[in-house]
Amino acid sequence: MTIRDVAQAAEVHVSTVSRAFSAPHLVKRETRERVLAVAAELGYQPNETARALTTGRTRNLGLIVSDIANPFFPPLIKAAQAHARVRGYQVFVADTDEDAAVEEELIQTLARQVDGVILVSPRLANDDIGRLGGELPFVLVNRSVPGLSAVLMDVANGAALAVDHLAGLGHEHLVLVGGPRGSWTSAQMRRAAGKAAADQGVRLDVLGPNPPTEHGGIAATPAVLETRATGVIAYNDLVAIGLIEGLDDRNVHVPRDISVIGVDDTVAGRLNRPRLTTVAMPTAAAGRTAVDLLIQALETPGEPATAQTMLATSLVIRDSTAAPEQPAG
Amino acid sequence: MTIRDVAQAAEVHVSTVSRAFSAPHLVKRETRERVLAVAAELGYQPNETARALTTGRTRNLGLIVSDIANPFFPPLIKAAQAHARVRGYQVFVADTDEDAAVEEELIQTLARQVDGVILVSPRLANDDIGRLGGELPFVLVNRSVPGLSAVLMDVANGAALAVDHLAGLGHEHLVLVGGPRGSWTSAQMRRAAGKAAADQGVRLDVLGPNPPTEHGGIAATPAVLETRATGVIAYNDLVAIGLIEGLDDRNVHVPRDISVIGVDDTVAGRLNRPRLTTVAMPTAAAGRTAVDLLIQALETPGEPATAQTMLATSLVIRDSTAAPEQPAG
DNA sequence: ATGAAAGCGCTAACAA
DNA sequence: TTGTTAGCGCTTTCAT
Repeated sequence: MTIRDVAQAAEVHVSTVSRAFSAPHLVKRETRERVLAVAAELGYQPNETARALTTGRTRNLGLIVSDIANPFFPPLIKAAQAHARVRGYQVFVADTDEDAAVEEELIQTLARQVDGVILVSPRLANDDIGRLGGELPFVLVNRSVPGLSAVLMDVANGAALAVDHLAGLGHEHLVLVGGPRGSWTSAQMRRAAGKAAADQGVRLDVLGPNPPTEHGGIAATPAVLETRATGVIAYNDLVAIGLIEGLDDRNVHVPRDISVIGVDDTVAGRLNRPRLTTVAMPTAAAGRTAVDLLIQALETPGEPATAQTMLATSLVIRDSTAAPEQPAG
Repeated sequence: MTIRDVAQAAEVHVSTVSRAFSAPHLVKRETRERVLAVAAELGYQPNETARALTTGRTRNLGLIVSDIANPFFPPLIKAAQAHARVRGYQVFVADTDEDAAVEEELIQTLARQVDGVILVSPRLANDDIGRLGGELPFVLVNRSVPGLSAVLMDVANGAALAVDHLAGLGHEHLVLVGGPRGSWTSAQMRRAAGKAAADQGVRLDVLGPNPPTEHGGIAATPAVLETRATGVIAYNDLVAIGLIEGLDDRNVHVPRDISVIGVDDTVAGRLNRPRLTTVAMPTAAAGRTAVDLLIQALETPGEPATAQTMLATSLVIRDSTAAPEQPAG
């Protein structure tokens, strides 16, 4: 079923059929209706590949994440896919396994099949991103690079809320368990938590870098205990959960002995016992916004307009935080 | 950078450049090396779209899952992507939101951009799958349709192991909390658990259908309690976790009062407290096998060979199962 | 408002 | 072993 079959059956030229689909206003109403009817009857579907070859546009978007298995990403992916679909685009998801080299390779590979790429929580350095951003339209999520569009989540405020919550509970010595090297989110948290701690007059130690996984949390346990802090802010829910597990193995009880706060508000944190106090991230909104920004960039000819959007976060208080135990005596 | 630029720079005809890339053995070694060197120098990358248009093959595979956020899928997706990539294919993932209609629509949409589709745990009826399977190569995972290739996980044996484990612990009355309508896995579990229970001489009640989510488990709690069974086999880990939560809310303790077994061996089950006893599914292997089957079908001309592969499962015993409490007496 | 014709970048017979 | 040629299915000037 090609455009030619339809043209023949509808007794018009192929270009008229083409227009009926891609520039309907250029064809007389009755002609268009006849063409569309014939096409439907024949079960004709435009060949996207041929279309892409002539137009140079695939109507596909790439979405690169560091780890699909990290529960932070699925809601973002789902939202992006659903949103893009109604706007006539397909989203292709790829996983870098937390590896900056794989990330670059995937961008190069995807570049040939998509019109633009959404890079979520990249591990690549700013310079590399900037260089690649010159080759095709990019939208970043959780990363700010001059000249590129980005959707940011206000994790700085989230970290400040976490510090305030802990300080309000009476904790005087906190520790921040940072995330992976190259993480913008981790850097933001560190800066904001530092300032909030100073404002509150509490001490804040900083640990890291750590892998953003449960195992990273388990591995960080001894270092956390060494600080003798009574309140912990972890890079994300997974790290927080691993930490709670590591503490539990050493008979340190959360929240009785130590309070722990995660970031992301994933299912994992809800399932965990104790239920995790965490900074909720607007992941679905971020996915939709990134798609909007990218499509807008693609469909607006002129300048590659760069836009930064900051999305609000909030603190979800559950069972992993409590007032510090009164020192015996 | 097109094939023509390379041809000109290397002083050969475009077809020679084309061959140097897609049929290297057809071009003399030194010519090929010169062409490749020139291409590398110029930064030439073959245009996949143009290639797809002439060959009729995209080297893209579609992977359709019902819910990316269900932790059962990510390991399968990751394995499939990684495996396909080394074999020269890209995998595009789409999410149906547990909706059979969306599933069909996605298959139709993807059909135009991929060479074949892997359908994981489909919700569509066998007839519909069979019909769509006529239009492009399919590989099913967790579903058996005559005439189509499939990767199956031996959940029947898994369910039997679960029944045996519970019966061995001394439970005499079990209940199976089934999954969604249209789930092959659920049907297999029901059949196998029924047989195993009969063999063991224990009673087995069956509940369902239920959504395959934590909420489905919570909602099933009253019905489970009504059966007065002391051992539960849930459709998957999420349902098991929801059920444990629902029981906890009613002050029914797991495993003291009721034992619960999940299926899938997801992170969620490991994180849950009590840690979940569960049937481990070979998800990564299933992803790789499905990719292999599909690529084999694509690259073997002749008949659409249909192959069924059955992958083994095992029981992981953790903390959500125990001997039933002795009736006070 | 429609038709004619060129061409997107590449592959694949067929020739030489 | 390499060159020639004819498209793949569609869009898009340019005419009419």
